Amino acid sequence: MGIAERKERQRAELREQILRVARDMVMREGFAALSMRKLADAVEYAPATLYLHFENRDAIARELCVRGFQDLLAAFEPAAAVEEPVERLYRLAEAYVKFGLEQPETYRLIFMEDPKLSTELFKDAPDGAGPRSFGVLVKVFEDLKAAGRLAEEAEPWKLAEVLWAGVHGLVSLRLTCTGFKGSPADELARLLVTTLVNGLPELKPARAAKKAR
Amino acid sequence: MGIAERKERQRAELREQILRVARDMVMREGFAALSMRKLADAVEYAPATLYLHFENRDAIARELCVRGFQDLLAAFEPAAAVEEPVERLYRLAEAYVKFGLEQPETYRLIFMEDPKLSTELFKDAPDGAGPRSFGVLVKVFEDLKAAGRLAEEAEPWKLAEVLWAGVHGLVSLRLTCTGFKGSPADELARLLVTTLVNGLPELKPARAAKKAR
DNA sequence: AATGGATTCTGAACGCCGTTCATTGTGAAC
DNA sequence: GTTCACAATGAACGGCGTTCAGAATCCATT
Repeated sequence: MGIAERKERQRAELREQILRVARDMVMREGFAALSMRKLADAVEYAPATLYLHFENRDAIARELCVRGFQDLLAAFEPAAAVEEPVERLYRLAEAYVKFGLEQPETYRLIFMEDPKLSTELFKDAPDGAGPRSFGVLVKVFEDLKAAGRLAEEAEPWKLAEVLWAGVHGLVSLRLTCTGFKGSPADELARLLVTTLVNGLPELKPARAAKKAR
Repeated sequence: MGIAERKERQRAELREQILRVARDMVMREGFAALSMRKLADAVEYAPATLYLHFENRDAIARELCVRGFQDLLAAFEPAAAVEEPVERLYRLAEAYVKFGLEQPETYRLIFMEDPKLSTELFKDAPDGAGPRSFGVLVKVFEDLKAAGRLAEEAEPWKLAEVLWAGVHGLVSLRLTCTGFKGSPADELARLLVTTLVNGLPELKPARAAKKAR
């Protein structure tokens, strides 16, 4: 029964092609410029055909969100593999900022558009891409704590939240307040990590870690 | 020649009414839900009439941006008046987060929508609302430095950028990633300031400042 | 090979949107 | 009373997301 399989394959292929073209459009002109009509034109189908593969425009955006997030996760991998926790922090922050600045429209789509587009990244499922990547950040601080380099009261989860907010702030401000001419983002990211790390109450070789950069 | 004045007054009044209604719409349903037609309906004029007072929809948004920013600036005032720099930092961060969470749609409009809407807040003019409010943050670190509580190498401007990115990150992540259930934002804001402050290399009574909260 | 039925696709339409412009109405100035 | 400036409008243009009845295509059955 190879026919049914072929049909299924073709169906999946078209779906994939739609997503590819949509991704290109978003990355080139932003999510707002993604229109079902232009998208249909680009894949050479009638607009109505798109609705056989996606519930609506938001469904396409959600899919792009998920994939964009996977890209972010992939960009994290080398940094996440670093052994030394402090160095890992610097590398993670650097990777995050780099991703955001190099793929601004993807970043906007994931973290700055309608909440509806990114909810499923963080909703419930503890094994979703969102929680997993956030877990990478939490783990850094847990490792620090396990190594006895953090105070007893230190809460890895909260510290991870603060770090995430910091790098997200750096990226998103740069994407929106383009008129504001600030220092280079990667430089600020290092400063953020430095102050954060040196500020952790019981981090013993704080000064050394900073000087290492 | 009171007639010309009356006409001018009425003209300004209508303009103001349009902005009032537009502001309500944005605050209630977000910027995306602000349509020229609904706005015209609400003020009981034809859509075309709006264009006698504003170049286009973006012009209205820009005006709302400026006013929203002034509100933010006003929300800063009590905190900015605090003498002690560290305490001032905590208060400023607290005020910023509070504003963002209480007026989410206004905050989105200013800091998370199209860069075109907020450029004029930060463009060129060093006496604009943007640079002035950022200056409040810079001043905190300058005061710290002047009091000899910061290292020679410390750069107030960059530290202010990091702090701003931090609080902006806290607010904007909460507005967009609603699925992610994190710790209370005000708590994280305090943690951010604490780590930032305690991490400043030569801040003498660092531990004391932290315990003061 | 012909027929029937399921699936894929589309054209046309609906109701929105921002924006423009020729036209109308109104009130002040002469 | 007439003229003139200007506020205000209705109607239109092109674009948008989305829906749906019908056309076209393809496969399995006879």
